[in-house]
Amino acid sequence: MIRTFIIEDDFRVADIHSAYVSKVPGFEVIGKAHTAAAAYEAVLELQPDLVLLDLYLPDQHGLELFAKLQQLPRGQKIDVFVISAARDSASVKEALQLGAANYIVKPFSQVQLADRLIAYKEAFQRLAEKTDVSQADVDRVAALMRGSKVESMETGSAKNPTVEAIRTYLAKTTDALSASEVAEGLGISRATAQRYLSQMVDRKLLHLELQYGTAGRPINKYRNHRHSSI
Amino acid sequence: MIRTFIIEDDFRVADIHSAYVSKVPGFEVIGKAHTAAAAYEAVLELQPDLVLLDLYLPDQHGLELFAKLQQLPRGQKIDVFVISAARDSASVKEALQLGAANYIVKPFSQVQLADRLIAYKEAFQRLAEKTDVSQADVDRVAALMRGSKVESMETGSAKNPTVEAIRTYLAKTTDALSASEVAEGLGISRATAQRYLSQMVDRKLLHLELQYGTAGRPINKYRNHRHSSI
DNA sequence: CAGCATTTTGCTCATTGTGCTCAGGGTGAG
DNA sequence: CTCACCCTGAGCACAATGAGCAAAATGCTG
Repeated sequence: MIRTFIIEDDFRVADIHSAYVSKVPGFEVIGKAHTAAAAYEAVLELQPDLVLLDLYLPDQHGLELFAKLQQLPRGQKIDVFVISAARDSASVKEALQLGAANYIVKPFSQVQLADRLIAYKEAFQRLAEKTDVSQADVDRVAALMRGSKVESMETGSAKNPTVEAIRTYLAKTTDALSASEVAEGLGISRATAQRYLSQMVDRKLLHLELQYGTAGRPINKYRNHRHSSI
Repeated sequence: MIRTFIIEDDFRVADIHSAYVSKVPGFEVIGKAHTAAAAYEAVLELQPDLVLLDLYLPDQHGLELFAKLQQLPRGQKIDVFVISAARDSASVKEALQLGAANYIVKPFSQVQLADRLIAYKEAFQRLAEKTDVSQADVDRVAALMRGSKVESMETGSAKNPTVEAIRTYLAKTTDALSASEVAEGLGISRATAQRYLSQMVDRKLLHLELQYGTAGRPINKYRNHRHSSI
């Protein structure tokens, strides 16, 4: 059971979140606190595995409390889901820098929370099963922790010979090329070219621009980034 | 420039990593250290934005140094890429829990490092541009930081490139623009522009105002929500 | 105030390209 | 030899677009 502690100033909201967490298999709520001071004491005493932390607390900013929790000894580390209505980028950045396992923007549904709790739990279960962790494993775990789709940056990387061929082909021209043009040039199918070109855009290896002008879907055109020299 | 500090016990490997980083636009290497003690002193003095941290150091485990760095005051936070041959899941878990912006398994290529550095840089640039961060934004940034595909778990959040182009186009001006003006500016049809502009108003992404003055229907004019006047 | 001309919007439908699934083949490990 | 996994291509569903038209909204005139 992942023992979960809830830190939220509003009693009713705390109850709602508690009910949400209790419904997720494998998670149990072991306590709640409504101020930073009370939360800190309780966390020291109860040693939860996971904390849901609201940033707005009456006696201290949630990020200050988070920083304090991060200073506990290594064996006592607690995972923290930041739960906040704060939508300024500085809060998000600082929470991630402090190591938030997730940052959930209020309001959210029970399903949304459950999805992320389950993803988080599975991430570490999967990691714990491995003795020889690869880069793809790391990325998968990190992605699951952060609420991303699992695919790693390593797939579609330059190691794949088809990706390399596409990259090379596009490097030869300053024009943007369509998937069909790349496919024809390399002798591969349009679907394969499209698959990889799309992945390479996702990985910021290529720049996508659309060619409009006719009925029907616009043509995706792919172009090298200007600075990909070495 | 993102000022980067390299912590690596092996001199030659430190030089290789330094050369890798120097090749990435927007990044500069401001120093290197080969022990935890020297690293800590240097980091306090130089105040880098980013640290590449190898876990095997002769005088202290890299994660202990990392934990120390995390205890710096909030205004002095440094992002840390953990770079390690350690493939045990405990190291990975602890590094992520401490807030590692990335965990890169040795050995890796220059391209792999460059991809992740660029993704990391863009993640925060993108975040910094936003004043009203959504859950999808958070997930996107966290994903980019952690080496994942950019798509968020939040369904339906994948970007429509035409919507994005419209948003970007409108962001460039303080004027309200009509559908025809947007269409002409982007090289898309008036109907397509109208369709999306209307949706964006519905989704509160844009503000609608009507321009009267002639016979015929009034012109819908669309404006960004940003309150750019002080 | 009604009617009309004008202008723009909103919507439908045909078209076109993308994204995705599935089957087949190849390769490597056991 | 078998099985699992990955890559690829074929093909299909559907997403996205533009053309064009009906209708809505406005201002002007009688």
